[in-house]
Amino acid sequence: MFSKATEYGIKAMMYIAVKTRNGERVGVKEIAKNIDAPVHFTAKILQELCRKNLLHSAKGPNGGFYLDSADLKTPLGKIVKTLDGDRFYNTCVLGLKACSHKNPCPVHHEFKVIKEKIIDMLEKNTIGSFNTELINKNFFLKMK
Amino acid sequence: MFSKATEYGIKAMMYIAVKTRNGERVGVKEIAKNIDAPVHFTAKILQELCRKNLLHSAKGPNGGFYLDSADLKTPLGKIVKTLDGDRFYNTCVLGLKACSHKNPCPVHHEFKVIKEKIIDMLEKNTIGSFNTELINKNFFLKMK
DNA sequence: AAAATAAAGGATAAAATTGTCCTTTATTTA
DNA sequence: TAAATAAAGGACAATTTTATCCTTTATTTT
Repeated sequence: MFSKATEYGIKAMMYIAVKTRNGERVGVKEIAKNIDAPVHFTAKILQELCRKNLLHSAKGPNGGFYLDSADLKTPLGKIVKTLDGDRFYNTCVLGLKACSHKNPCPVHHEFKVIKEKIIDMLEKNTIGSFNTELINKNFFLKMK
Repeated sequence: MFSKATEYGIKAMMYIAVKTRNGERVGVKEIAKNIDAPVHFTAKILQELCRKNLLHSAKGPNGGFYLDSADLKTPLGKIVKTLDGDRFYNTCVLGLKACSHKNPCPVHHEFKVIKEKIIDMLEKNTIGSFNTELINKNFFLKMK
């Protein structure tokens, strides 16, 4: 459904959210380890998220990645859009370039409803909204 | 959402369904042209669908691909499973190998509902069920 | 100022997906 | 039986995605 980059990006953001909720910072190695993702690939993704301002970072000793209170309100969908572009939002399930309400592919109408639900979910849930459950270990970002 | 192979596979099956509803056969070149897909790639996909018995073919002059009445009842989901494997059906949105009801990733519960709707749609709609609309040109498999 | 730390950035590699080409096999028609 | 037709199948190429490595830059601590 989403690319690996987006999967890692969402998990990383969730992990950072929990770990830096009181001004701390956290490094890539720890993040990657805890979301079960390759370190360097994760680094590149976080870099991208920083450039796009969904995430912040500080260099040097005691540096690392962190989320400010605005960042915590980032809906999942924004991460998806940032890392996967609009391919999820604006492309036809059957890949038709010009598929639309007036010019529908055979599954257009059926999928419209579903897509709206997914988008709704992606916009409603923010990175910060999973913190409590993650802290209580009701939710997991990594499983062995 | 689905691979190109699956997109082409579904479109090809729909096209064949319409074109061979009275015992005719249709060749790859015509199919590929009408679903706007690369010819050889389409050929490979159709070969695969034949091997898995979702589709039938005949060699030689007047040969080509066709669907028998059983084939017409193939739900879209079966094509997805055949070409994309279970990656859509049995994998976690965040890529967690062991994600489950008891061990949920942060978006597991939210996505469960949505996934069920998608699967429902994929199982309910069959290849043959789009014929009338395609014939009436209310639905399109190709758009310039 | 020097050393250490950690992200930024660029180059490269590996793997997977998508796409092309060519030969073989089966079938039909003349 | 020969020629023509069309799928089957395998080899190969291009592209995209995923992953690794190394150097540079910024910051902190000593």
